[in-house]
Amino acid sequence: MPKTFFITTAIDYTNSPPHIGHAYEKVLADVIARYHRLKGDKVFFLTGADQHGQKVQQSAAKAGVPPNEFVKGITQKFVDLWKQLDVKYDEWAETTSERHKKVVQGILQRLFDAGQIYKDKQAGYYSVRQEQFLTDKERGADGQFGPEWGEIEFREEENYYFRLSQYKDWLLAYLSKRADAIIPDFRQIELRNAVDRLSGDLCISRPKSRLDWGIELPFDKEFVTYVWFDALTNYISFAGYDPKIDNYERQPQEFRDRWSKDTLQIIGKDILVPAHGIYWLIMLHAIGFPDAQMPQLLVHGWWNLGGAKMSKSAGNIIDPFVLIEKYSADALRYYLMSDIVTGQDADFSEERLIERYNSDLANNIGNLANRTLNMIGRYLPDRQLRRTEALFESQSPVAGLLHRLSQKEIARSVSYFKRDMDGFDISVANGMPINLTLYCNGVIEEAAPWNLSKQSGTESKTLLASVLYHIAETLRIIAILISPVLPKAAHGIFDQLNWKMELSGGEQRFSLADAEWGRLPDGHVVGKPVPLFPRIEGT
RNA sequence: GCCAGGGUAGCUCAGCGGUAGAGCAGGGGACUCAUAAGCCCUUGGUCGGGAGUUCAAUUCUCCCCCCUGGCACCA
Repeated sequence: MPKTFFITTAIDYTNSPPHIGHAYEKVLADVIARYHRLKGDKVFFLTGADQHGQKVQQSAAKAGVPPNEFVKGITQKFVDLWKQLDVKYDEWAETTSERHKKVVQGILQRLFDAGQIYKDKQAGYYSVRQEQFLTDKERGADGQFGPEWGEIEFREEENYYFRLSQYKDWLLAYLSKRADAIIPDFRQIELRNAVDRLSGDLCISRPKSRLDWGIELPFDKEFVTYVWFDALTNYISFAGYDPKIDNYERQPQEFRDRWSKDTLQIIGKDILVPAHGIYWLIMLHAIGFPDAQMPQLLVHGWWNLGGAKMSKSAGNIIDPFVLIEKYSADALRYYLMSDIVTGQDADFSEERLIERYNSDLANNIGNLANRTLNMIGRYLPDRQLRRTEALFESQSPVAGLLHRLSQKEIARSVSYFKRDMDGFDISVANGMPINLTLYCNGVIEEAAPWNLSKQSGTESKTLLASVLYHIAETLRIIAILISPVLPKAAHGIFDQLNWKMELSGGEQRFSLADAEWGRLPDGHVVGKPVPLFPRIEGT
């Protein structure tokens, strides 16, 4: 059953424009999605925008435009960013769409009919200014609610509740059954602890008098559903889920092809508990998903700034558009994928971005491509490669070094790359193509083609051709390995090498199956060098 | 307070029982095909602190300190 690889990200809240954290999550998902395409998997990558809710309603009112217009504007900024960042998704989720609304309402109606949703009365302190009920968490050091909440009043309000707590035992059982439900594993422990303490049901509605920018409850038009059943449902509503069918096995083929236990949902650490780890998994269970079809959650960390959290109020938001403009999409993608350990937090630093770009991309990959193509142009007639392995027979010290670029060693590098990518250790996997450039540079230094070219005799000519073939061939494999993170540069290398689709015989330009030594044919004519990564000078 | 994760070279991290490693940054050198890139050599650490187990601890155990996250609680 080679299913589609289904990958999702959190959908972004259209209350304010995107920052670097949004960019990181989507690039991470995009890189994993591209890696799967590289392996030949069919991929369904879903991302989108969360457009309902109180904060949107408030921000729209503040801006003096209707919510739907406000949402359109912000959503466009996200769409623009993904385009500029080469984030290539297969489906775009917008929670205001009709398609989504139908699924949400269908699910709610089904759960309501089954007695899983009930109406109850809530009483408590309510901030008129913030339009929300206050809990003890909001109390200040003196036990009182601070002035930031404005006028406080005691209120009673009726709402609908989902019987969350009755699923607690199921969730605990599921988590103990599946060790890799959450990645990294310490997050699973955290989640487990949180589930242990779970009590009470989940409020899923807001009276329209308080919030009307949302999806109406199908069984009570005085209410809209509040965040959970709206936002979380996107993961299935845009994947072909039929809300009328309560049995996973009878869901449309299209949906079942996509959704499985291997479905990878990428989220930030702030929304594991309780949103995804508790509410979402329980929701799926409640609407009929078997344990064998529970998705896997990949929880990433945050980019901090000088050790401090990035936040709008602190005024230390990093604007991804500015960085792309300044350094290019590939540069930003590379930095975001290489200077963080998946799951951990990292510190964002523009200096580090420049450092990594210059040393890894400009000085290693870019320069290697440049010098190789330049030497081929200078030293080989008509820019034509000659495939020969004669060097292995040679007594030359170059032979020893060249061994690292042999079929066997390349295969070993590719297998390390796969191992690390499969484990989501993107930054470690990035090290493989960089290592290959180091080997290439070592071989070039040892062989010194500029000296060989001055010598006459067939042996030095053969040696020269062999070295350049090996380097060109390794460069081609480097391009494949960097393609998930650096799609533009990978295309650039392929273009300059003149590597054509016909040569691979595959359907995609980049394929891991092509990352095998010796695919460049004898007599292959390469193109001319064009700098891939111009160095970033000064600051 | 409880549950996790972390504290190793200036920076980012690997190692996790046998007298400390990588990349980058810093210093020096030989070369020239190249984006003054690359290559070679090199400076630099009492592996957070203390105690214990062991022939031997960065690596295991215990205590403590600091950072990060989650949860809870008091005022």
